[in-house]
Amino acid sequence: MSIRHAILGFLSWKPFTGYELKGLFADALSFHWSGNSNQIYTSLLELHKAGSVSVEVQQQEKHPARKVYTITDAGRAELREWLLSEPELPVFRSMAQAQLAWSAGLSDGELDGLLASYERQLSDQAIMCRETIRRGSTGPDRSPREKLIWKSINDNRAALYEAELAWTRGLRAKIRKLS
Amino acid sequence: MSIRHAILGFLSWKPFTGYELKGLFADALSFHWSGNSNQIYTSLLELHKAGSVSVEVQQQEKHPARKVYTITDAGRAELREWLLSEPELPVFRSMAQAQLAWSAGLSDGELDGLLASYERQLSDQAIMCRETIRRGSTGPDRSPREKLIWKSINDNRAALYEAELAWTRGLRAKIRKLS
DNA sequence: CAAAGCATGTAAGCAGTTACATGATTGT
DNA sequence: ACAATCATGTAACTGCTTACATGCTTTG
Repeated sequence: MSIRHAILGFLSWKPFTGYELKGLFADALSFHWSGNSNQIYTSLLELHKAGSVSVEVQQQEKHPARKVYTITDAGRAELREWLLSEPELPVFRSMAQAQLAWSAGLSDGELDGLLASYERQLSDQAIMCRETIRRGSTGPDRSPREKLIWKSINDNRAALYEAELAWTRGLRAKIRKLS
Repeated sequence: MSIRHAILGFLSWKPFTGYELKGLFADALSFHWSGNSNQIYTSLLELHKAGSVSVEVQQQEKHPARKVYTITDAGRAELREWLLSEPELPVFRSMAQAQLAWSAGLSDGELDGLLASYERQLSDQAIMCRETIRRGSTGPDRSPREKLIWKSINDNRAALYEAELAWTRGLRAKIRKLS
């Protein structure tokens, strides 16, 4: 329900190969499916079988053949239908919070270590996000509206990590005050 | 990797039946696996087979037999190991944002409708969260530390929905200004 | 000479959701 | 009469991850 639509989304810009899509997914930090190329290839095969994309094989001398995928009218219709469908609530899932929830059996030191570890990871991630945004060029940028939307999505992502980081720091301080 | 640990977490408080666990999951808004009883039952069977929980069947006259599950020492060890394991980064997944990302093909009206729909859902959810928190008693409350942690987790959840809501409203306004 | 990049896939498995299946009791 | 509560499970499917499998070229 999701990586397939995202692939159709990228292909709505222009034709791509599976390898190129892999790079797009990795760069577009708005999407978490980084680096998992396998599903892209299998999804492309499925999309092709379903008639949502067409494929052109380009033989190359020095490299394996490239398979360039192009979205079809059926694929465009599918994409449009998804775009207009009722959006779902976002999912915020944090294993660290689940760990915290049942941390009653941990000592103060162990708990603080857990929080410290979570804090560090969030901090790293937030910095990485901001850095990627600063370097610019995440997104298509074909119209002012599209540019605004992609910038907002990236900012939102960074802001979420920062909010989680601030929350973690606050909680850590409060717990330290308790003991 | 997760619902099993959460079940062990609840069972570390006291023994429960599958049905009671189902209620705990639904109430504890910190967890998103609401209402999905099936996996609880299958997970309990697995945990039992693995020796992490023991089970006592209580026959009843007017109702089906209750299977009361109790955590074993092995289960406690498993729980503790998970609690001390390196926390993962939180996952923020928003299908609505993916829809937005490729909304270039939508008209201004269609896009605004999408945002309005997302905004309403977030608003409902945020209100529900706050209301549940206000009614109190989400969490175990056996020590000041535990109480603080559960309150913080619930607040954090509500705050995330509110942040997403504010983001959506802001984006909607900016887009309106563009056109 | 090793690492990174180019380029494609298959197979197995896990977590989680949805649908299917049953059936009595209690409250409105 | 109808819905909700109590109480348990099985089977199929989807989405995603991990491991496996290949092999050539360019850059440091």
